[in-house]
Amino acid sequence: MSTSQEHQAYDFAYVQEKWLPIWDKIEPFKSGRPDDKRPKKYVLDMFPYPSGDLHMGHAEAYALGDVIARYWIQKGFNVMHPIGWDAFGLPAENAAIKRNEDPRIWTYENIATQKASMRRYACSFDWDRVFNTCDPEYYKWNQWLFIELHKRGLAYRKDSAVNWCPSCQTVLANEQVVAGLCERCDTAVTKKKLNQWYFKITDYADRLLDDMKELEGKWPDKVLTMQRNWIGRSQGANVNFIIEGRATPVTIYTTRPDTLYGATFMVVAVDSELAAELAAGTAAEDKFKQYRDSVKAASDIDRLATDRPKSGVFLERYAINPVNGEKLQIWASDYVLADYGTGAIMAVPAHDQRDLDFARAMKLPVRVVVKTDNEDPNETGIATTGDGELINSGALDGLNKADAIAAINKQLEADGLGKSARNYRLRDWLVSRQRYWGTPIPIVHCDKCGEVAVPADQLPLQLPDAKGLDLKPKGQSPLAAATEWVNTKCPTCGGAALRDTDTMDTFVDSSWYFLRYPSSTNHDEPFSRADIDTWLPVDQYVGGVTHAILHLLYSRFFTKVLHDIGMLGFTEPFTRLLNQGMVVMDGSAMSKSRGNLVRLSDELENHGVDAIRLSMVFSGPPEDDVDWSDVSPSGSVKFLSRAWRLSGDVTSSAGVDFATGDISLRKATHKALHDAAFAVESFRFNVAIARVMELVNATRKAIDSGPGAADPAVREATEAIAIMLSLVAPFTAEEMWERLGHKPAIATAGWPVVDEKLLVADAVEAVIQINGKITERIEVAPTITDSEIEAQALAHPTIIAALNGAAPKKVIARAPKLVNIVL
RNA sequence: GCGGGAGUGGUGAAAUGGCAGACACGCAAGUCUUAGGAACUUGUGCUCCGGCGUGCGGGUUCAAGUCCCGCCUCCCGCACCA
Repeated sequence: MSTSQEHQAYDFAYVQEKWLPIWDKIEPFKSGRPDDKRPKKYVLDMFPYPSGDLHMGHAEAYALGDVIARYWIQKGFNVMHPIGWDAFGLPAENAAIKRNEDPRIWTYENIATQKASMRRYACSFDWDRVFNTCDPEYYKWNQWLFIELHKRGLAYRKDSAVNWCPSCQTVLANEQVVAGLCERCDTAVTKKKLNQWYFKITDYADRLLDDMKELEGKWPDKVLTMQRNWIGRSQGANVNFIIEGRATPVTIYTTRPDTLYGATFMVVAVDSELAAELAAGTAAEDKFKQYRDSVKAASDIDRLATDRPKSGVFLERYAINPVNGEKLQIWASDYVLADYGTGAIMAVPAHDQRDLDFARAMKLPVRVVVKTDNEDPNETGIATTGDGELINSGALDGLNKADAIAAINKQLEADGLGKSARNYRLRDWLVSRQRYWGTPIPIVHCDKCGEVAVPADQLPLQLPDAKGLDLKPKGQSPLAAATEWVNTKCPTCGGAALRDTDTMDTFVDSSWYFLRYPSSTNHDEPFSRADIDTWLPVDQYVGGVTHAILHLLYSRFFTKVLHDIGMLGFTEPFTRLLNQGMVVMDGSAMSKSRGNLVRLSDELENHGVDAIRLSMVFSGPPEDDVDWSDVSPSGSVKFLSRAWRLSGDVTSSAGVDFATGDISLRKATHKALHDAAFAVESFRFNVAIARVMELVNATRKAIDSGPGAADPAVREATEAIAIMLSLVAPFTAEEMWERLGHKPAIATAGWPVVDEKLLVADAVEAVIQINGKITERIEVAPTITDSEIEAQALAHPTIIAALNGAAPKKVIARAPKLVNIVL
């Protein structure tokens, strides 16, 4: 029978307001008292950028991170689940320019807004460990780390043609150029020759690549593959070519030294110094300069179009092929990159498509030196890049590709003409930025002493006051105008010197922030070794796949550097990684301009925090995108109130002995606890929730048409439901817990211990197949053996009739599930 | 072009090589109601009622959504890296 209490709608708004202040007092998510004996788990969500309030994407990411953190707490772990803000960067600076105020104001306001929203969203963060990367107390350690890298030659300056965003008026790292466009503002990126700071990430290329073995199966394959491709290790050989009229030979890089006899010309990168030098004083000089200028004028976008016709200029110079003495024309072209390999190549048009395209455009010879199954490239215009027997190649004739490479490398090395070499697609990390809102680079430039690091006791080197500074992008750092700040004394000689006016890429801030949380209040060092040894590495990292290369690669690099310095005892920062999908609307990313923006605050207002969290988690696998138009938050509300109503129906008292309860509901409860735990641990949160829903349905039935509300098994089931729900619907769970006669916080109540004996079903249904087709179903004991189930199947009247006297060729028994009779 | 991932009901999705579609959404019918955007019950892959069904075509297996080979489509990443 139903009472009015049962039918009362579940009031999520009331429940939310009721519990927040109580949780503030209890603080269930404080981690890491030193005497804590529980095993540790470090669960980390990627920290947000404070650009306005939280949005639907945050709601998904933090719901997922919360399920994991709350699960491990229930499982008895000492969980650290911290949060902070990635607070330096361009949006704050642009907002500051627009509003004509200090970027600090916008930044800290947004942080306060987001923090309040996170509290309301019931994120299980440890609020004692919060920091913002724009706090001087944090960026002090950016500077300290920069100096440590500088000491070791891992931070250095060089002149180079860098990526330049004409709109942001700043340089960009390679990783921040997406298809030739600035990742931030989508402006076509140009090249500019500048003297800039770099971190020597290329020194770590091999380790970044090889250590990924450790991460296999723990990080998404996609991310590992992306990083491998990004690093782009290639194995080949450097070969020296004598240049007529030049004292020193030119070294080229090739991955196909076996095709050396097929080289018919040489190409140097048009924007390389070598090209300019070779062209100087020749009849081709004017034509070369003209060509070079036209290439410079073209944007990266034009350059990136691979199907565009090849262009180039013959430099009127010749190289000598070291293996056969042939005289080869030297051309300059933009299809050879100045900053990869040696900026010069031997062209083997028969076996490289780009060289072939160039050869055909410039009417240069094509010579086949590898016999493949494919047709002559001279006729087809398609280079034959596969393996085959070497021809027209002197001593290499008759060898296959691998043997020929080995043989020629050996010979080149013996003759001093070359040697095997490796190259990487990865370039050093350009870290200087010509913008205000970032960490000042802690270097003083002294005419006498050169680059001098700011002494540690003078850190943090604080940003000058933004007041009076023009932050508008103008190609030079706004800090340069802060003359009082710029003019300083050399820490070494005491003479007049100038501060470096660039700031650091904000990816520096995020490359080590996860090391700071355990020591967030440490004023003496970026982090203490004791804290690190207690908490690190991160057990579970949760965040978007957008950071697959940039942030994750840089963090891995920093971790290895800090390991080498002796500050860390491990070399990979994130043991496991979960990439959540995006929240989209009607199939496309939400945006104001598209008009499909769903406001998180509206959704929370309409359906409540728990229902939104539940909808996010239940919609599908966490890696998949959530299309909000496919999601039913009202369905979630319905389910939550169904679960909540159970807690009002239970009539047995807290502490009752479950052992005397209805056995079949007890079995359902223990199976749900077992299966949900397994599902959570394998990131199948949607399946975990399905198991809870099944238990809610079973419990409802037990109350209405089973053993009744007073049965202890009903209480056991309802308590289990509340605890499982606490991972995703903390308010509802806490309310249920109270109605069941318990004290807050349910978050730390503990996952009920699963009784293995209750996981065994009384009877299971087995199928009997004939030739793989289901013919009959029988009830069997779960403990039945293969031979017993086979005997039962063969003795079954339906089967005897179906066989009609025929003798089975073979019988496969898989107790207790199936018997397949093969005729 | 290279690399990676994915194709299952009207929809979101389940399924250690062993009953395809769990759990939901939606929809339909019903119960109770002054009422229903509440609650509960039942039904819901297709079907010519024989069967047929996991993008298409092969293969391995007693058994394939799952493993192998070849295609098609879509999504993502990289893209003149020699």
